[in-house]
Amino acid sequence: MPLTDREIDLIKSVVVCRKLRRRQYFLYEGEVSKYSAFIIKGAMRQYSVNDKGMEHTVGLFLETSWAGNRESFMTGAPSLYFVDAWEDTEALLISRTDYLNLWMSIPAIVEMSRKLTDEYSFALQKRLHSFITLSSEERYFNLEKTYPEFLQRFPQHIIATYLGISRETLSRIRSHTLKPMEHYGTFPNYVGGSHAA
Amino acid sequence: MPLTDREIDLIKSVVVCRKLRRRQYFLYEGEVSKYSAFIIKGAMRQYSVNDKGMEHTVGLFLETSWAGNRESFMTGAPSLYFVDAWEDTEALLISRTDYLNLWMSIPAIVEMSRKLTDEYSFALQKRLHSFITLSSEERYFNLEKTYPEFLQRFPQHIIATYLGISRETLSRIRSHTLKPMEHYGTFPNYVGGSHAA
DNA sequence: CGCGGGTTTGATGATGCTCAAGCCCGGTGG
DNA sequence: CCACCGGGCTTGAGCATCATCAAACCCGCG
Repeated sequence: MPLTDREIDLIKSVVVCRKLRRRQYFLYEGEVSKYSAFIIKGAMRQYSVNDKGMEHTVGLFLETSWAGNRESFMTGAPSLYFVDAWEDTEALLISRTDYLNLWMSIPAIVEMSRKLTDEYSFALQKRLHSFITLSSEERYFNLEKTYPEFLQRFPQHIIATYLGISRETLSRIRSHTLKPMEHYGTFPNYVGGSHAA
Repeated sequence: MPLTDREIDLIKSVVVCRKLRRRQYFLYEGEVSKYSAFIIKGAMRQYSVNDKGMEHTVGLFLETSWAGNRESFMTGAPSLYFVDAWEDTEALLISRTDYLNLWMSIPAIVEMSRKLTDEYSFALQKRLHSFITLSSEERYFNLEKTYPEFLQRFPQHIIATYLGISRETLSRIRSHTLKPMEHYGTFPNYVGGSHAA
């Protein structure tokens, strides 16, 4: 994107690179998000923990995307979610005030930021729609199509909570749809997964 | 919000008031959203229809909120959703190009628009979270607390698809939680709702 | 009176959760 | 080299929740 040298310098002067170790927290529930993180390398997750200790994954983030809690970062409200590094990661951090300053001085930042927010909300919309209209199995296939990288980089039990299902159910969904190839021919009576025409 | 007279005139010059009759479509699936609608009076809904003809409500809108499909409006992509009036409604319409012009000429619009987008995405986030973490019943109570007006203005079968459950299930959820008052005194052993504590 | 939209109720089956084992595999320490 | 451990994945049995189908009900209206 088009930035002048001086703008780039300005950005460099307020951004700081930070390394996070696997499992290291970036933001705690109840804490106010002081920084937003642009991931250079690694994988992060955003999740809530309920009274029974169950984790529910709200967001998964890989390199070249922003992790953190936008709502807390923008409004200053305490975060409802934890954010931590799933893999060892490197990220560029920027504070809210520095962010607002960039906003003032670099027009392209305003535009970029608007686009990001829009795309973020469109993605949310799609994910919400998948919850309203799709079955667990369909949601899984949908994820497989939309973000195949997630399935590579995060373990199944995290993917399960991202899909809003139990790990056992996810395991069964995967095995059902693999079986047809695996024991091809072993069961004479087996006719495949599609009973209901 | 602070606007000069000339800014107000400018806005008035591009906005048009339109009446929609109950059940009248504002936007069809597959169509590009040319206008965004600010509801003055009435109620609108945004929903998808699947291959089996089932409707799934993505959004409900009352007076002083914006209805339409933001994604289609902003990106020019064909809408995945229908938008129609549930009650007779009056709305202020603005076209995308006029909207962008206002954007250019009125700084306060940029700011307002940013806030709206942010709040919209925070609301989406919350609703998504409710789908990941809450049971149907909890989602219903949550809606009752968050948008009680919806329960007044929209019929149950629409609320049901908004919550992602069947109308029958919603009906049962409601009756279960009303019973305690209804047959108050009919069962000698019944001692009221507050056993615990 | 009959009709239509909306809601309720019951019966039944599918789906998915929970609990409890067991498995697989890489890592660590005896 | 093997025994053991922990994290993650799988499998099975039993149960709760929910969708579906079908019927009835309710009520405002022509």
